[in-house]
Amino acid sequence: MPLNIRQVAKLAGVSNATVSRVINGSDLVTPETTQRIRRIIQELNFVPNRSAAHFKRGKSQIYGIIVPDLTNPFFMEMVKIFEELLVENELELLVANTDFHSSRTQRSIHRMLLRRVDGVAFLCSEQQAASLESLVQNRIPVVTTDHHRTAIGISDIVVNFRDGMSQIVGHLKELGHQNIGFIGGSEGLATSRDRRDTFLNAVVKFGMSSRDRWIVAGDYKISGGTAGMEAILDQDEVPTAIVTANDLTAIGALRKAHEKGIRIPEDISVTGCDDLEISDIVYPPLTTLRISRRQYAQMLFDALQIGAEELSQPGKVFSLPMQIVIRQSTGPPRAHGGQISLGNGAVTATRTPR
Amino acid sequence: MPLNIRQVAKLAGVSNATVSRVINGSDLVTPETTQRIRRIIQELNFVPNRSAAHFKRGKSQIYGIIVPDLTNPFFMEMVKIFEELLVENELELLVANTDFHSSRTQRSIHRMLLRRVDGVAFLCSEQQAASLESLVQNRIPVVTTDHHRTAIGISDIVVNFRDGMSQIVGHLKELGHQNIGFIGGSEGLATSRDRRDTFLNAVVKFGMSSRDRWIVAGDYKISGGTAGMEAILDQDEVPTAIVTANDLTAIGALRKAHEKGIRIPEDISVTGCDDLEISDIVYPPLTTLRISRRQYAQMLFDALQIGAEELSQPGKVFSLPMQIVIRQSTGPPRAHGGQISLGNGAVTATRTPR
DNA sequence: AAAGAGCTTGACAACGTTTTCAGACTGAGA
DNA sequence: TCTCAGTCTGAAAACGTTGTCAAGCTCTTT
Repeated sequence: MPLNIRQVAKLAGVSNATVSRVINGSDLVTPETTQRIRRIIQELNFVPNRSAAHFKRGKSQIYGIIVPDLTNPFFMEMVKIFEELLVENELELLVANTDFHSSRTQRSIHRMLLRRVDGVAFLCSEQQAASLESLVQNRIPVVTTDHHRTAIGISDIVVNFRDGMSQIVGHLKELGHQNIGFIGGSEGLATSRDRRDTFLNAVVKFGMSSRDRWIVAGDYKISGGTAGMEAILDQDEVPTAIVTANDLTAIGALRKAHEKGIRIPEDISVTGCDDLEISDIVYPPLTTLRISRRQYAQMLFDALQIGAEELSQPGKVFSLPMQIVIRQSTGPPRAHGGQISLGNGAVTATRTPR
Repeated sequence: MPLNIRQVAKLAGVSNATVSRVINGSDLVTPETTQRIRRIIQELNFVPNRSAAHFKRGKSQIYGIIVPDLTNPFFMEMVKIFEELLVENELELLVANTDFHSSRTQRSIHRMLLRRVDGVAFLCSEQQAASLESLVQNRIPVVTTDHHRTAIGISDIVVNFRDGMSQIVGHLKELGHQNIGFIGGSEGLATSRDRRDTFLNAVVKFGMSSRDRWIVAGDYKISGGTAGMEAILDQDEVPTAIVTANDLTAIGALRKAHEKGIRIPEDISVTGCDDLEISDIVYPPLTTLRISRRQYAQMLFDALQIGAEELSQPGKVFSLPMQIVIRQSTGPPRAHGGQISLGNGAVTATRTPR
């Protein structure tokens, strides 16, 4: 039912080619003709069918973003900023959420392929490299995050978690902590294992100590934080500080601590990672690691702006800095050996013999 | 560079029509032929170009959602659930965020038009009816939220805020409160004024009282809550309970209270609206009004599934219930006339003479 | 054996644009 | 006056798919 370019052309007494040129701002058309056609378009309320145009051009002007958890404010903000970046460039955004399910991930990738998007930002750290390659085979640029590997046409943005962990663990060391626990992400994800190992390296590097039973997995959500905190607090001895894989986890840990009557940071210090807006709102405000979302999104966008030649070459790796933000969830440890009284009994916070 | 249906057809020794039929699961094709073509598609890694198909069919199979603030967990969850609904139906989602800017809203609507989406869920309550009509003129169904008006082809989902307010104010009344303040949304938005009036009506209905100076505007964000709380606390007399327009505002209020050393709910009760996930996590957990996001999203989706005939008729209005969730941010008021000591001076909580 | 029904397939014209190529002007230079 | 370059415009062929229509089969049925 909507008008098409040919009808506009007929009314204007020109050919559709001329109308097309006006729409696309070509300078080949006389100013007078341009004016006249513009006016007619206005009068008719004509809106060109951009999908037809992009179909013809073979470029959809649509980008896709695939995230594991839209509910996580971090990814939501990434989506938001990425969208802003695209709108500035007259581009459109298709959003896919996988909820950490690999089948949904596969399907999301396939959907992007079906739509022939012009690029895919893949923010799931799970290794689905095989499916991603199907995108590249179809000449669609891909950028991943924290995959720590690149392939033909696939670039990778890695956050410098090693440096971040140094800042966090260093900060705890300065405060006088010696025994640190860790609540990570889901054990199945490569990033989770990676972050845990990075944490352990930092602990060793600073001459501090941890224990196997203080290292627990989570799920990058609040629930993982509460469960992880509970698991750690159930031990006979508990660490004086707990580092977590992201802010949601830390918030969950805070909540469980509050429930058990444990004071943060007086009894135990807790740190997060991401610096969400709410992390400054929760009680106590979180000490965490900040990643610039704008910089991150810009890197994603830039990495997707590659030409046909580059698409046949190995992707590049970009590194994103992290910056510690010190708030009130960290503080000096209790005097060694002090008792933390819990609702369910007493737990001793001790120094672990080396 | 990617293959097209004709090349597949040639390799299979059939016509492109047959391949098309196989792709679309038509039962007109012999099982053997279907198998053969399927195998070839598999071998070639052929992915049909769905945009071409949708262009041809005149249906994009893409829906658009326009939200005012992607950063707000409420909208974020709505986007998430809406996306799930669409994926189940093999549909795609285009996301637009307006940040409450009317120019960005206009542009978002126009973008949807350019793309010829199959429907638009417009979650901004600002009255942009004029632009929305341009969608309908182009045969694109639209559903709005809380516009309290429908137009040809535009349905509206309204949350039953009146009932919600009754529950909230009634709850406060039961606790013994008499003087209530209100922190709303941005004054420029129709919903904000609407919610404020609904609040005032409930106050009158329950025979309670408020004051002009206890009724302040916010911005539906945390910042508006902190500012609004500050404005109210700056008064000579403060209410014993504060109702807010959404959870983020309430969280901002909580934060400001905490900063000023005011205890919630001992000194002042605070209520929110939305029941965000974090609302159960903040301290103290918020008493708030719950809206079922799933039901909401489903309503949006259903409202968009209308035929050509209905598109020429006035849209329908759907009502969404709200349910009070009582947590720890509300409690009985202080004994009347009790002093609340603030960092910046003393403020009396009194009963307002009727 | 002819006719008809039912099933499977192919040819071809769309869909609304962009883009190439050539044609029609104009004005300047020879 | 003729030619040539330079502007502007139009005709027509794509792009990859779907869907209509007709045609070719194979069975029945008469």
